[in-house]
Amino acid sequence: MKNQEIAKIFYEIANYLEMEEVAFKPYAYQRAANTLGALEEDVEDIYEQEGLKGLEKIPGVGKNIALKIEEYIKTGRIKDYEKLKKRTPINLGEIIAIQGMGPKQARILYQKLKIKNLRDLEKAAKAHKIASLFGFGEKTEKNILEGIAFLKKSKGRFLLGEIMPVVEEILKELKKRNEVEKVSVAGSVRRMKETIGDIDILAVSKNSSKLMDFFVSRSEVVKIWGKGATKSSVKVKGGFDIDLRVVPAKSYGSALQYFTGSKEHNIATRRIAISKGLKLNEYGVFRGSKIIAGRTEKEVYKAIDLPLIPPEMRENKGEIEAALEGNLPRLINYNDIKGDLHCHSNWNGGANPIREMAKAAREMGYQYLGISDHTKFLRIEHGLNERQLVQQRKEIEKLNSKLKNFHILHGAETNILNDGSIDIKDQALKKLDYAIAGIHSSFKMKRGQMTERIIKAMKNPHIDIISHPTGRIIKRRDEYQINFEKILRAAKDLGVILEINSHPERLDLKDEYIRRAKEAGVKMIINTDSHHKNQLSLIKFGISQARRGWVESDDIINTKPLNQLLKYFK
DNA sequence: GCCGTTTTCGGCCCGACTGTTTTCAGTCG
Repeated sequence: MKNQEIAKIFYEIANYLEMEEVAFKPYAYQRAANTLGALEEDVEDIYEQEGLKGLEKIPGVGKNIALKIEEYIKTGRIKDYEKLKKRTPINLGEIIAIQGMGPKQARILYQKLKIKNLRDLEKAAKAHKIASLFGFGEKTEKNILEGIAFLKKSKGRFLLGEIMPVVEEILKELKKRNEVEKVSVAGSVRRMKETIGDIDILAVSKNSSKLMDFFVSRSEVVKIWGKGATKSSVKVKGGFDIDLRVVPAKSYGSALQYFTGSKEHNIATRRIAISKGLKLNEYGVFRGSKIIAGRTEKEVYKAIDLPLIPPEMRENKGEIEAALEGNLPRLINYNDIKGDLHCHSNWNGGANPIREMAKAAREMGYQYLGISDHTKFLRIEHGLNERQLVQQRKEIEKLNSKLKNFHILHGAETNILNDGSIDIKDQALKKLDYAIAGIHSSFKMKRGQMTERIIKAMKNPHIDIISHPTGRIIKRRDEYQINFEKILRAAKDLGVILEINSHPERLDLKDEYIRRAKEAGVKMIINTDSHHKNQLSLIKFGISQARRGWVESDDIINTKPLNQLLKYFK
């Protein structure tokens, strides 16, 4: 599917155009990129079936952009985009990835200091050449250096959410092939880590050379790092590497265990094997030279007297000890969620009417859906005021009167203002089925002040849930400064639920905090923060994060049926 | 460059915040 590739180019075109101060076109390209990125159908299919006319039916795509999509499908490139890059030969995406840097500043830096990329930028900032530029200053220079340091931390890693569609696609293709007997993803993808370095795939095959031929000749492959009978390695268009390993069936389980990792977990399991006079490696569990296990992972763990440990827990952070003591948690399952309570409709920033969101939720097998649109402080998202909330309630009641075995709940994602108050009056909050509160402004408060701000919001007698409690955006924005222990105590005392936001860029709470929340006896909820009905499926990333935080079904309130769920709300 | 319609061209989201100015440009959400 080329949708994402084209969307990415359109975003970049928008940035270059913005840099050249072209009016309105950047907005048009951004809009086209947005819809393309969220499109269910493959643009290539649309083009094949209906040609340019079909492409023009996509919202935000007109004659010109349709032509560019056609050009990319036919030639794999877009000439206008290349012209833009040639005119200002800088790595714009890299520079504006720094928080606070935009296309306009990037252009000035190029014109005045010939800065083309992060390396140039870092050098110039360190030599204090930036602070003296007109429009720049000391703080900007400091921000640049901090931003670069932050980017370096997450460099070369990709979001699980960007990687997963690629993994699912390639697994599907491989499973279809006759020469493939078994195939699975391994590595950090299988452990569902929030960011991923590269993709490891493991297969059993009767004809590995045929399989490897296919693997390296797929259309997404841009570079072949290596190709052999048991291992091939390629780089694909998304910019990440995929390794495919072929192992014998008798070693499939041990290879899967070995390549899933983590390295720390493997060191611990091998140590246990040694203590039992055994040897564990990717080929199996051995007593002397005799193989005693290897075909399945379960068999491998059993051979060293351990139960099968879920991949999401394999970090050597206590799971081995828990397994030895028979205390492994029974992790929440991927089909335990009964409804999503953080969803936006087209009453504000969302894409779909409530009716369509509910339909999509129902098709997922949910029993309920909560609509929680932004409230008035967030003008940019057309946040709702008290009066609009009343109107929205009427619509929801009307829809509910027609629904059987499904219920739409009326909530709101209110804003925690700087002083900890809520941007919606208590009178209006009281009428909602539940109320979420979240921070959407002034992220850079001091630790103590920020903690108090959130705790004050939790004390509001109508607030039930705190959304994305730490505010981080993975690879882009650090979490805000809070005393998490204090927040946990307040949540426990006040009966406030903390959200595990499933959006791949947020995954907030993160795994470590989830575990601490569970230990503190704080209840959580897994939501998607969907702004489009397609995003409801992102719930799997929230669940995997919860599993990485050792969470059981009982810790999560939206695993409960409706009547029990409601008991958690004030 | 797209859209919608007043069907041929005007409008396109806009306020808060920051850091830099000395009244505002750029960025963010």
